[in-house]
Amino acid sequence: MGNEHEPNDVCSFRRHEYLAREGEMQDRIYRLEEGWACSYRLLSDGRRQIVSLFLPGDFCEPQWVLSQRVVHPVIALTQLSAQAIPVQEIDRGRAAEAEGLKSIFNAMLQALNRQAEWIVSLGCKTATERVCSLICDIFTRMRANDLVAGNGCAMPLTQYDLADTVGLTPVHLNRVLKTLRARGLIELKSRSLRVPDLDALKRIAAA
Amino acid sequence: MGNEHEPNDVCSFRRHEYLAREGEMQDRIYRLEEGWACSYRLLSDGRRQIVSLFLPGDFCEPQWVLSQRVVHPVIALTQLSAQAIPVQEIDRGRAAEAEGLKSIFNAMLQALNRQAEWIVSLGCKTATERVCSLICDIFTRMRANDLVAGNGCAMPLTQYDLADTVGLTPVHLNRVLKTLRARGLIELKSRSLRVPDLDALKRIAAA
DNA sequence: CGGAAGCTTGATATAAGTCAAGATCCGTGG
DNA sequence: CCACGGATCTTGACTTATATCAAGCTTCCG
Repeated sequence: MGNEHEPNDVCSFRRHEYLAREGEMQDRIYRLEEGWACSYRLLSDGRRQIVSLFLPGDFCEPQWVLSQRVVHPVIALTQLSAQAIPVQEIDRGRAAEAEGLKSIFNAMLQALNRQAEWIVSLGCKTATERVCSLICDIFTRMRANDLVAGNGCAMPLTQYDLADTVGLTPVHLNRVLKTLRARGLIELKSRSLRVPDLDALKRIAAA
Repeated sequence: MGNEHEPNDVCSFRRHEYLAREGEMQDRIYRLEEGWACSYRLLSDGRRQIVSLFLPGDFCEPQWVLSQRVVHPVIALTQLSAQAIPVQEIDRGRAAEAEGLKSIFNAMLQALNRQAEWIVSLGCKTATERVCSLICDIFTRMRANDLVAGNGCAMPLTQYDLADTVGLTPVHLNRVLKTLRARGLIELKSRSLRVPDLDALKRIAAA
């Protein structure tokens, strides 16, 4: 379990540990410091779809400020440390906190727009386009969070995780990665990603 | 164009008319009275994905209260009439309006959750499951908005619209509908939908 | 050092897409 | 009121992208 519940506590979670379970009431949101997390949905026959990814620096899940009910479970995809921020602390109208509320609404909007784009990918893009879209999204977000050095960044997701995000089987995802590597578009090994030419990748991701 | 811009005006739009264009600033949100609308994304080669549907009674788009920038274009799918609500009117802290703000945040949360579920459908469900999921979603929302009589409601979307929502080709969508009709699970003709057994449909939609 | 988790590859199956044509519905102008 | 034409729906034959099944390989942690 994550640590004790104290204001603005730093919690840590082991890989695959729950940050939040479906149906729970969550009276605090997390700000990830190190490590990645995701929310997902499991169908009764075991199919899994990852609904959103949380990278270091991201809020998880901003909408808990509006409703504390957890709709999709959240787990750590890696060893993880996160700051826990009680929602009442945010809700107050104090100036400093108003700033905080603004950034959380902003995170909500971004999540909404990212989800919409993701619907577009899943709804009408090919396997290769989807994979490129996802990599572009991750790379861009990592850069925005100041986590890109040179043209590389961490990428701790397994191919199973990636497959469950882009809606492909692990086998097919692997083949797509293989061709992208062969084309020199990405380097991806030992939990790290390098993108020599982001624009080229964006072009393949389909406008 | 929709009507003049006056507070809480009722606007009307013809089918395929824009309610909002990509990149615009939108200083008012709509509350649909009659008719349906959608937001969508067009890829450069013409592929279209519908990102969300707006039914009578729905707010379109609640997030404009937080950011007025239109990310996805919105068009009328039918002849449409809607109440326009200026966003400043909502933002004020007055008691009556605070109630309004709450219902708009609520609409935002629902949109977020619906989108997440839609990612699940597109990411890991079969064609039949997706179609059933969509029909259940529409029927349930129509019922919540008090627009179901008996077990039927309006359903003015063309099969092209439906196909662009569920991420299938119109041809394949048509075949799926055919088998659902044959199984007695839906009746769908001349812009109207009848669902004799919603639970059966939900079961097929996959938990 | 052993074993599980993760990755890679080949052979084959299948769901959904594409192409093409015809049928039906419906609004509009004569 | 009817006739025409475009939008919408339906169906058939065929193709293709992705899934499935299966096996071997590699990495890395305990």
